[in-house]
Amino acid sequence: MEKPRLSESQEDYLKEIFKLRETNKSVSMQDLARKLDVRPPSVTGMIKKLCAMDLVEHEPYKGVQLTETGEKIALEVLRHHRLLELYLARHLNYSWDEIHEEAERLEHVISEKFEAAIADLMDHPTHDPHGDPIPTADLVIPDSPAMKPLSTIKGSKAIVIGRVMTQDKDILSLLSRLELVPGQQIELIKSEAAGIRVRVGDNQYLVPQTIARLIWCEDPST
Amino acid sequence: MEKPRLSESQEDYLKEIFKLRETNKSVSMQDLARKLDVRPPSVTGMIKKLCAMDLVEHEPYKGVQLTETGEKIALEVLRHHRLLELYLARHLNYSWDEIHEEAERLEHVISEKFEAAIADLMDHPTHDPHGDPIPTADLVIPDSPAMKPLSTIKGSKAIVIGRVMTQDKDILSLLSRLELVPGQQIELIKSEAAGIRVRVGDNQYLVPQTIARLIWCEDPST
DNA sequence: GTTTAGATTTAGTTATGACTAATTTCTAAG
DNA sequence: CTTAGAAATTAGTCATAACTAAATCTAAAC
Repeated sequence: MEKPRLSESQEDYLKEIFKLRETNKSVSMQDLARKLDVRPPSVTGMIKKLCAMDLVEHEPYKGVQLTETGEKIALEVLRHHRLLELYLARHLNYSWDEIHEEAERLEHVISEKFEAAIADLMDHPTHDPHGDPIPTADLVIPDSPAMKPLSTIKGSKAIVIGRVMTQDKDILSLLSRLELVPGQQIELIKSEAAGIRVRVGDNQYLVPQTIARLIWCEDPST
Repeated sequence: MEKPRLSESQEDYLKEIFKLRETNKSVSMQDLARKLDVRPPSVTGMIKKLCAMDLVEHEPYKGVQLTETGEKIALEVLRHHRLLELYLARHLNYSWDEIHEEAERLEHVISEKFEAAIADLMDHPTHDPHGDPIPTADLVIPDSPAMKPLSTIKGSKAIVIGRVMTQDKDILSLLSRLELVPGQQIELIKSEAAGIRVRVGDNQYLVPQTIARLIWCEDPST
């Protein structure tokens, strides 16, 4: 089973299937169409091709899933993406909300040499600036601490933000100004109907429910 | 006249026309086909499109040349390429013969932000590792010292290599092992039929004519 | 069990940017 | 002048990856 050369589109399909699989039990054509911003018939067509290449399996009307080879490729793209995000932030002074877009384009064109060079330079990091795990060079996803959404945490006082589940520039820009970023320790003050009141350093904010769902914190119950 | 969005192919055509223009008085369809590694009819087709976009002008059977807008774009791509080459060499430990290929792919996808970031980081360099001038941020080609090919230099003793006119990996790898790189001071010992005998540090080599033509040195007669 | 709304697929189109084969046009040599 | 050979163009094809419109399937509601 040798490694076929894929188009950027094809890599994006594989990556997206992988990411959706982490959340959903099954990945529908529609899910993919939405995420990839194309129409359903385009998805049908591309999935057919990826099937023929043995990169995905497709039970019609039930869902799509990656083969072993397909997953390997998805993980490689994901590794590129997340290493790049961290690299852009650390070494080229990109702000939190700018890294995703740039990495999205670069991930498809950097060589293995480039990947290895930035990984070395950064001492083989395990997580990117959003707290997402970076697959290792041999394509294993490193463990992350147990986490749950800020919106579901009760009563605990001091907790640490582990991951922020969005790539929306406006939200990221806002959160970074409020210092609600991975690694940050925060204190949970009170759950209200509108959201959750937290303390960050000397400041207090009311984090709306919608946003609290995106902020995953290390689970204090473990 | 606003900036249209171009495909990577189109950018490559413009870049290649620009580079050929530096050498040739006129750029033929064939020249382009050779450099871009496509067939002549493909060139005809693409040039027609670029004409329609007002990026090139084409006198049939006489040659192609860039419009002002076309040249701007070519210079931007060239700036990306050369900044990237230097960046890869300086910051990611790429060797001289590896930088071109990687830059060739990256040049089309990096943003203005990326360009500015690496330019800043490197203190706005004027020349890349091959000695090629890097267009400035406002797209002007910086001056280089007067140079001529090593193959044409007579009698002078101590001279400095300014530019190496090839992207051939094997030649670059060889030259870098011999320390025949831009900035290097060398001493010209004797012209022989087969080539030119030079001293580099403690070593002496016979540089074959073919290769001596690629090594441009600062002109000692100026 | 039908029905029907939503998901999916099929059929057919478009744009890009290559290609080959065949033809036309230019130029320079005789 | 004429004409051979090189350069360029035209005409028509292919692959990729999107699209719309229309048909079809599935599963849940009744």
